[in-house]
Amino acid sequence: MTTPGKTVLIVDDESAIREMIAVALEMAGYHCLEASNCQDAHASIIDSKPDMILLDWMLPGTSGLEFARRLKRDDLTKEMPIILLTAKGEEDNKVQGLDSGADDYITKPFSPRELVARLKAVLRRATPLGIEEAIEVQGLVLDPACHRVTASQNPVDIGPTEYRLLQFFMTHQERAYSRTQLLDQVWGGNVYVEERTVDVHIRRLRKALGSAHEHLIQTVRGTGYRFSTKTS
Amino acid sequence: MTTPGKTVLIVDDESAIREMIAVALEMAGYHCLEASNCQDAHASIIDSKPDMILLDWMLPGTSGLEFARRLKRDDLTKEMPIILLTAKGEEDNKVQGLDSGADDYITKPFSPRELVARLKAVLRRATPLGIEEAIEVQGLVLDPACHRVTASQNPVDIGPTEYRLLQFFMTHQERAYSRTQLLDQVWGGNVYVEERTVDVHIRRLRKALGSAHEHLIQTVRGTGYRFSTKTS
DNA sequence: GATGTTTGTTACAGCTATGTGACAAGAAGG
DNA sequence: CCTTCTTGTCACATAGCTGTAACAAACATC
Repeated sequence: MTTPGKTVLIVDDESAIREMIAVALEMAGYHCLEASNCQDAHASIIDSKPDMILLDWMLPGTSGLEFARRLKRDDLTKEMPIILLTAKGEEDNKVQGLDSGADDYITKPFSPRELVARLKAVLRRATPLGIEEAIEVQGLVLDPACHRVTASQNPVDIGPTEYRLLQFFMTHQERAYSRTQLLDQVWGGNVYVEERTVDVHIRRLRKALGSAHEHLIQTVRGTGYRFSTKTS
Repeated sequence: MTTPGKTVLIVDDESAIREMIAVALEMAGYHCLEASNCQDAHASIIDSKPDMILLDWMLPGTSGLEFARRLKRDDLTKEMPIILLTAKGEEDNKVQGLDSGADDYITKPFSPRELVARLKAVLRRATPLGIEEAIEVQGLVLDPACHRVTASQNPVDIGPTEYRLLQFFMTHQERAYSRTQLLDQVWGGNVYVEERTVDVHIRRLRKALGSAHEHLIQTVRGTGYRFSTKTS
């Protein structure tokens, strides 16, 4: 596994929870910082510039929600991905949480697998590859900055999932991926979706790319799919 | 789907639950064993060496949690993946459950889809992938990562069986193998196929490799075939 | 060279993996 | 509330792979 040692700041008042999360993340190859309140958390953020923040909803003093809002308002910390931890899966929380600018939220209790999966997904979204660098392959251009795809100058109209799928393929060319791997990488690992769903999205993507470019996405029979300029 | 018939041991005191899970898993292509208590479970583990264990949290006698801990302490069963089933999603349970070394846990009630998905995820993680290094012989390259074969730069188009056959040969060069041995190694031992089928696939592989490389696969009359750079 | 045995080659029927269109449920946005 | 877009799933169509048989060619033995 190529897990770059990303740093994650865990903010929770219960040390037992912090510990549990830290252990899970460290097993997955992340480096962890801990804070029990917003003051410490803020100091830690300024000081160590973590790659992302895990923030408990309920905190003594300033609530996690309020803290998240504040971080998203500050230019210095605006870009920092935040995952909110909520105690119960109440709809209100969800709405407010996303409103506050958090990138994702997880309902306690959660499994370490789920945590790591969503954390990966958020980190991936936050750092596509080069931050604003367009990728071009044989007249097919994917521009993350504009969130737009063009095939031989013509705009390609695709949904979010197809976009992420194409982005993954263009940043991972030449190699074959199984449906399961694609579900992990593009959908985010913690979703339970039929494998054949991948086929459908591949189909939609190919169709959108048109006959001039659809051959870039190749079927590897019995295995999965591959993005490649080399024709077989 | 080519689900390799993995064996799953289901440990739960309620036979109705066991049954339900077994049905779900068997529909997904898994083979199931059942046990209603830890004693039976342990016997079954020693006896049948299942690929993974689904363990109920609450069990009469030894609790599932305690049992999981014991299994993770024993070298013999240490590597066996365990998924804990918990009746209620209480935080305490989760913390303890993960402490016990379980690889994941699922909170009842759960959907069969979720069960199968998480089971797959755990099994995938437990099964390390094979070698991912490209092999090259006289301009013939087999790249497992890309799942692709090239002969003098040109992509070679072959089916899954020919691919596996070539992979076997390139990792076992210079030695002659009988048709039976090849069936065991490439087809997978427990299939009944005519020996002459090997000949047909050899033929297909040679044809796909083209005249420049087909001589690498040599016929050993009265014995079988051999992959060798030395001309006989 | 005749004969029996082993291997090469081809065609084909059945099957499995993948392609494809349609649909219902949900999310987004008026 | 309605409209529009997206998404996951299904059912069916299709294409490609697989195993087998049948025959041809090569080889061995005498």
